[in-house]
This record gives sequence, structure tokens and C-alpha cells, in this order.
Amino acid sequence: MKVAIDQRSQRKQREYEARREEILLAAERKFSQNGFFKTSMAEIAEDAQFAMGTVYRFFKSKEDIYISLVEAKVEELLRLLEEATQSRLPAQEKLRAVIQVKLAFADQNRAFFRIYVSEWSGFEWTVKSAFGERVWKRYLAQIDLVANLIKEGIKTGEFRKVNPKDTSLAFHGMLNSTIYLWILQSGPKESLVDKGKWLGSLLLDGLGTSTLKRSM
Amino acid sequence: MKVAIDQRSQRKQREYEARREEILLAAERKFSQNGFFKTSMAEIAEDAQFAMGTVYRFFKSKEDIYISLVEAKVEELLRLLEEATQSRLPAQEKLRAVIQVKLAFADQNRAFFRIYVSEWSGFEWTVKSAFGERVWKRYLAQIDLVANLIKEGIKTGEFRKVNPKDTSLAFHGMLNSTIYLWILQSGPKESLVDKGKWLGSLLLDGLGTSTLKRSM
DNA sequence: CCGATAGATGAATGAGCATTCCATATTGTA
DNA sequence: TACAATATGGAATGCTCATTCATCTATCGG
Repeated sequence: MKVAIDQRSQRKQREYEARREEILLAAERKFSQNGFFKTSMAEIAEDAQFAMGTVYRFFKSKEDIYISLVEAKVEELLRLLEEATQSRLPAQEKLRAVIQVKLAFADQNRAFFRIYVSEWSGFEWTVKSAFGERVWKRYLAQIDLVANLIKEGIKTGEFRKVNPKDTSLAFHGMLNSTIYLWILQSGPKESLVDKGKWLGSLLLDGLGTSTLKRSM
Repeated sequence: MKVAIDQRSQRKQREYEARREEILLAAERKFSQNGFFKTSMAEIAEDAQFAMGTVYRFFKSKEDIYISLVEAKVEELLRLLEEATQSRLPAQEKLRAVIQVKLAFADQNRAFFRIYVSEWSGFEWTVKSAFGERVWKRYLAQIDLVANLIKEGIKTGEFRKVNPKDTSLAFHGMLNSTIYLWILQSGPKESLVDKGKWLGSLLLDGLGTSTLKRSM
């Protein structure tokens, strides 16, 4: 008997999670269509096929939905990136791996990236909102991860001496703007992942033709 | 007599412009502090030291203020960039000039760039709003300008064969993310313009140390 | 099958805010 | 100075939501 109740409560647990997930998916669809401010709770509830009151059983506010949504995804991306750079390949290869992983992730999470790229700057949130901070932190974690890669590469002589953080920043800028335009113009014409190889080569070898390295 | 009236109306004209400008400046301050949605017309009016009704004599809506503001600046930037690339220096030098001009502009228009960088993606506006389109066009114009530069450089052999538009996009991403972080963290510690030289070198020579160009 | 508990519902509430509108003040004309 | 005409002021209007809550409904143990 005890067992039966346990199992039932497990089922309940699962169902709870599933519903929560439903709502997050609906929110993702809506937010990515219209942005945070132009999406109403009524719309989210309708898309998720729940009543508004019900939505509030899962999330305490609209902002809470948004935070949960973005945070989960950013964390996932960060985890993937960490995984991809755990190997002991040369730094150069790891850098290429980072590109691939991020592009692939964007490819598979197009709707989310609409939200992310447009909001990664987070200014609508201003300093006050806890949100900006939280997501911002993960973004900085990405920057740091790559910055460390670059440090590594400098040590092994693969990369020339640069400021790792600035370079990482520039690197992410390249990636994000590429992703962003691709999303905006996204016919399924060309694969995003395909651009990865060329981006890696631009970053490593530069645009110039001269084989003499400038002294800087 | 006719002349006197004419002069007076000229003065009126000037005063009108001056007031309009006042309002735009106030709006710039407010929008850059709190973003579009969290800035109220009351706040803008107060900051500009006008009553709300008066503000509406100059702009037909809140969105109109925003558009005017962003458009004017983006146009100015575009003009500066065009000017800087009119010369007949080698493409490489023009590219460096673009970097300098954009960084200097960001330096001098910090408040504006807060708005611009956070909104350049324009997603809060969605497709419907005419706004997104208008500003988006200018952004693409920037991309095109640099893409043409790159084409030029490829022709002269200064640059290797790349997709000009993709490269220009990556280039802008680099610039924007650098500008953005600088604005966020802006103590007046280091000059933004100083990063220009190094960004140019990263773009042209890449991160790698090997002097052999990869085959791609 | 019954009462009880937990879950779901969506209309009602209330706050925020863009926009309007008319009363007041300022400027221009004769 | 008096009479428009024009500019300014800011309270009042009306709308859009996020959030709440009184009311149903399904589920559960016995």
C-alpha cells in the first residue's frame, strides 16, 4: 500500500514536470515571436492550453517564466561547451569545437536563440532585475571558458600573445552576429554549422594575405 | 516689415528645433537608463522640463521619439563611415579607419550606444513595427559598406578570398561586442579607441602563430 | 459510493501608462 | 491696449495586462 501511494506520487511528480515543461515550451514560442513585453500571460496560457490561474501554480510571475526558460538553456549550452573542451586536443582544435557546438546548439534552438541574442545584452531589464545578473553571469562564464582556452594556446605557442579576454569577447561577437543574421534570414538554405569551418579559419588566420606577421 | 516677420519666424523655427532637441536628449538619457518599455512619457517630459502635452506637439508618440532618436544617430554614424572610406588608401587602411570611427563614435555616444547595442537586434519590435525595418536597413548598410571594402581588398590581393558579407558580419560582431562590454564595465580606465589597433590586427592576421596559411 | 483534499478555472481587480483635451498662458498683430 | 492665434500645462480618459481569488472539478483514501 505504501508502495502504491509512492508510485502514484511519482507519477504526479512526473506529470507536474511535464506540465511545467509544456508551459515553458509555449512561452518559448511566444517570447520568440513577440518578445517579452509584447507577450501576455493570456497568450502563454492559451498556447499551453491551461488557464491563467494554472500557469501561476507553476511559476510565480511572468518574469519567473522567462528566467527559468533562458537560464535552463544557457546552462545547457555552457555544459555542452565544457564537455567539448574537456578533451586534450590542441587548443586550436578545442576552439573549433566551441564554434561547432555553439552553432549546432543555435541550429537546434532557433526559437530560443531569438530570445537570447536579442536579450543577451539584457538592457530592458536594467540593473535592478535579478534576471540580467543571472544570465549575464553565464554569458561571462562562456567568455571565460574561451579566454582560458586562449591562454592555454598562448602557452603552447599555438596562438600569439593577445589579451585572452578581449579576444574571447571578439570571438563571441563574431559567432553571435553570424548566428543572429542566420536566424533572421533563415530560409533553410544554408546550414549554420557549415559556416563554422570558415569562421575558425578567419579567427586563426585572419583576413590578410601577407604571410609576414605584423609586429603589432 | 516682411523681413522682420521673416526673421521672427526664423527664430521660431530655431526655437522649435532647440526644444525638439531637448526632448530627444532627455529621451536618450531615460531610454539608455531604463530601456524603452520601462521609460514612461511622464519621465521623459519631466526630464526635458516640459509637460506631457507639450511633448506630444513635437512627437506623435513614444515610439516616434525612439525612432527619431535612433535613426538620427545611426545615420550620423553611417555618414561618418562613408566619409572615412572615401579616401584612396588601401582597403586594409580603410578597414582600420572603420574601426577607429566606430569606436570613437561609441566613445562619444555612450548613452546612445547602450540603446543601440541592446536593441540593434530589434526583437522587442517584432516584424510589424516599421521601426525594426528602418533601423535594420541602416545596419545592413553598414554591413554592406564594409563588405564592399572587403571585395575591394580581395581584388587588390590584400585580402584572401572570403565571402565578403559573412566576413563583414563577423567583423561587426567583433566590434559590437567589444563596444558593448566596454560600455557595461565602463570605468574610464581604458580608452575604447585604444582597442582599435589590436582589433584590426586580430582581424587581419588572426590569432594563430603559424605563418603558413591554411588551405581552408 | 462519499466526503475530503488538491488542482484547475477564468472573470474580476487594480495598477500603470500612453494619449487626449480643454483650460490657461504666452506671443504676435494692429 | 485689446484681440486673435498659438503654445503649454497637466488632469482625466481609456486601455492593456499581470495577478488574485472565489468557485468549480477531478482525484483519492476508505
